[in-house]
This record gives sequence, structure tokens and C-alpha cells, in this order.
Amino acid sequence: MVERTIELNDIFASLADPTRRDILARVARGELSVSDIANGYDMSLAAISKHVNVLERAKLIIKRREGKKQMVTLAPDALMSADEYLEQYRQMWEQKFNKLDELLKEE
Amino acid sequence: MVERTIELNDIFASLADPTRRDILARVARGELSVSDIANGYDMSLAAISKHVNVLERAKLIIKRREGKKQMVTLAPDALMSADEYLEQYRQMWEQKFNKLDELLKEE
DNA sequence: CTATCATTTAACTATATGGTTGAACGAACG
DNA sequence: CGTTCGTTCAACCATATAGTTAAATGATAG
Repeated sequence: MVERTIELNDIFASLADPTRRDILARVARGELSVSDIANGYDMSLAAISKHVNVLERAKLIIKRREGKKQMVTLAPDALMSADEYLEQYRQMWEQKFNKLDELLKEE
Repeated sequence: MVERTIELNDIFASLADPTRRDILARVARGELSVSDIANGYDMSLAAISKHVNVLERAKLIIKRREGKKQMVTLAPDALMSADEYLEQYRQMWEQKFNKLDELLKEE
């Protein structure tokens, strides 16, 4: 399994911030402009613009210009990379659950 | 779906560092002491100790004392939280794959 | 009870992050 | 072409992070 270090660094660093996770969740429901996103946070537009840039650098979103607006779309591939990273550990917690199951059956 | 903000912050922030991801991978193969871990990094023991503390705060590992040594074990539950977070997006990239599949079939 | 091994803490440095405000830029409208 | 709308950039501030070295602490072995 090849670890794509830089990508994972940026992806996980992006996800470590609750504002960015929230932006991601909102964008997942449908394309939004940067100011659409900024509505609903008690934070300057510039701050939101920065967050969006962080998400873009991590390739978690894509921006495209539509007239004056910058439209932001979810780009799920990067999340898939994060998921692939976790994949290698998945069996470990599943194993733990199986042990728990067996204990419960024994009662 | 309830987002456990603080936990995810700590978990993802932990995973954003390649040294910590590596420590996690090594610990996953079996319990190691802090100095066992430190062997193999060109970094002071104190630095490794800090990384281990970050992982501990995120509940990604558990430390227990065994004599002089602090033994470090993987605690998969926190990784499971990260996985649950990604769960909500999983269908999005699966959808994307399905579309790709259909395109390939058409040829 | 002191020497030694394993680890942590303290103090410090450098850089990164997350926020602010104000100015600048790019695109469209009249 | 000047104004306005949407966004970014620049400069700045406060705090956090990742590392260092040196000193302190914990736990065992003699």
C-alpha cells in the first residue's frame, strides 16, 4: 500500500477544522458560491475564502468561475483517499467487534 | 448523524502528520515502548514523546506502564470515528464510480 | 539509597494556522 | 467607462505546532 504523504497531510489537516468540515457538508448538498458559504458563519468573507482555499489545495473541492461568482463543488476523490488510508485499519476494529459479539453470545 | 466535533478535530489533526501516521502503523503491528518507537526516526526522544501524547489525546493509542517502560497500543475506536465521518460521503464517490462503469459498458 | 534507564517537562525557536481589516482585482451591468 | 458585486490579497496579530536541548521525574536494580 502506497501512502501518498503530502496528499494525506493536506486532506487530514483540512478535515481537522470544524468550519471546513461544515463547509464540506454544505457543499456536498449542492454547489454554492463562496459568499453563499460565508452566509451562516460568524466570520469574515476573507476567512471563509481562506478555508475554501485550504479545501481546494487538498483537492476536497473544486472551484469554477461563473460570472462574478466562484462556484464550489465537492470533489469526493480526496475523501476516498482518506477512506483508503483507514481501510488498512478497518479489520482491526472489526476484529474487536467480533470478539465482543462472541462474548455476548456466551451469556 | 451527530458530529463529535472535538474528537474529530483531534483525530484528523493527529492523522495530518506523517510521523504520527507512521507511528500508528508501527504500533498497529504490535505494542511498542516509546523508545522502541523513537528508534527509526531521526528525531529526539522528546519529540517522539510529544507525538505519542498527541495520539493519546486523540485516543488513537493507549499507553500503559510496564516497569520503566511506557507501552503503546493502538486503540482502533478513534479511527472508527473517522471512518464513520467519511461514511456520509461514501455513496458520493461510489455514485461517481457507477457513472464511470456505465460509460465503460456503453463502449 | 543511589545509580541508571525510560520518559516527560521546561524553556526556547521557527514556522504554520486561523482570524481580522482594508485595499485591490475581475467580471458584469447600465 | 465608471460603479458595483464577489472574491482575493496583504499586512498584521494571537495562538498552536513541531522541533531542539537540558533538566526533572519515575521506576527498577544493585
